[in-house]
Amino acid sequence: MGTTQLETVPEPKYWHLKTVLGEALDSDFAVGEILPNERDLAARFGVARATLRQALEQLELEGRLQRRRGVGTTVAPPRVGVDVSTTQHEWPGAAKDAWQLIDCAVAAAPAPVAKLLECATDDEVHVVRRVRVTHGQSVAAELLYVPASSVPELSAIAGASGPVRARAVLRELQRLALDSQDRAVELGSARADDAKELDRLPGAPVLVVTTRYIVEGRPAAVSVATYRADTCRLTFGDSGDLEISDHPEERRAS
Amino acid sequence: MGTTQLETVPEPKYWHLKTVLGEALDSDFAVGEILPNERDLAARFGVARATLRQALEQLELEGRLQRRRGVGTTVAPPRVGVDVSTTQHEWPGAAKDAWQLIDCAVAAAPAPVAKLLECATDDEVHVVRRVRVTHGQSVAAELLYVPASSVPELSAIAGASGPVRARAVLRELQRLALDSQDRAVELGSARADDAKELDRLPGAPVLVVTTRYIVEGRPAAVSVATYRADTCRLTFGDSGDLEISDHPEERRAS
DNA sequence: GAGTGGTCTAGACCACTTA
DNA sequence: AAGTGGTCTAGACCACTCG
Repeated sequence: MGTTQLETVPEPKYWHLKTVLGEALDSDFAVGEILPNERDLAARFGVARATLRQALEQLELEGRLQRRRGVGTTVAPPRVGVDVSTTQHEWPGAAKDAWQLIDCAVAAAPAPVAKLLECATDDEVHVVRRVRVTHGQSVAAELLYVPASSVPELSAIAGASGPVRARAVLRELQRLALDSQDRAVELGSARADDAKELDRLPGAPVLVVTTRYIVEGRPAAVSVATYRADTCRLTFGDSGDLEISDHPEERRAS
Repeated sequence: MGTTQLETVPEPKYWHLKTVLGEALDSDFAVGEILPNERDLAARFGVARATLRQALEQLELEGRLQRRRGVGTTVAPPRVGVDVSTTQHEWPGAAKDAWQLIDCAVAAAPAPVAKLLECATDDEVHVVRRVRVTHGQSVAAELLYVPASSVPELSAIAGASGPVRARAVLRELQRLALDSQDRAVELGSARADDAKELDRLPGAPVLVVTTRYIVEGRPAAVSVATYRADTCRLTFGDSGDLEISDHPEERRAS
């Protein structure tokens, strides 16, 4: 009695639906094309709307579909490759990175961030907000936490606000000698504010990239960047030629 | 008429529920503890079971809960950090990596893989299946695609099967001089076979790590590894000290 | 105002685990 | 056999976009 009684069980409807729809997307639809609405699709497949939606959710999670309230469901373009490699040790804001400064606030470090910074929960940190734009769309929202102690010279211009202040913080950071960084990627769901920046609903799936910048053996800053999981593929260019143009838009099942 | 009419709209019930439950997890529950069942919880919060489930799904996505059919819902341990850094250019199977060989087959390259390998769709490739085990649990399932042309010497032992054959393929690979690799991470959903290896249901969210191994300027192998997104945090140790013990198990809202 | 996707309900039955 | 989470239904109403 092998444990592999493969497929004795009936496949769930939504799973089968997802497969069928996925194949239809490959063969019968072009990128950007609008699908029939959910009520019609459900009727056509003879299932309840909730079941149909379960299949659509999966396909959206996989980056095959894009749904917008009040508009409709469209065939998504292939995921865009976003380079997140640490091109040599580099501070944020250096060189030509595609980040756009939003603003800067001062607050107590949130518990998980404080732990990464190896400082107390109520230590003051500068919080710089940035948004990453690629191919005309916002792909990531970032919060960069910089302990006040990392940029001691900054207090002089404490009066400035918004992007001006954010710029000042980054400028101070770049004066420090960066030892190294460590980094982690995990799945998360967008907080309300991030969701707004990314033009998604709260709870949308995101890839959270946490980066710790080390100076003189101690963490000097922590960045928490949330990338849209539906539209992004994070690339780590260990080799020279990354961002290969594998654009499978003309994928055809034939 | 600013576009930022923040929070005029009522928060969705499931979102509010998720927040409340999340706080309760922080303050009133220990890791591994069993929650009340879904019907009770729904009744207690005065919502339909489907709504309660929407909140639980989010929390499970964020790695805070673990649900098992027939058993119940438990508080999940903090995500385990899994090192996926390319510790210098290294072939799979080299040194002490935590992968476990399952088997090996020969098949035509699937379309997306063929594209990455820059070969034809019907070229024959060896497909090595491996599973990565950490802390006693399976965290990742991998398919390693090796074109027959990359390991020409292998045909001699074509007779072997299963793990033996898999081992032979890896051994041949390690004889090649690895130039570099490029890598991408994206969100996906587990295929049925991967799901079985990972002890999850099909469609479970996974982090897909695609690695391309370059030899003499051309791709010699492609690895597609799917990591459980609920339990894993992928770490890239650019610095010496990775896998920092930031075990936030005693996270308390206080 | 018409049409879309997003939320929510109150049920039902199924597959699985455990005792 | 009892209890759990997983699937599915057939409705309803809401928030949003657009002509």
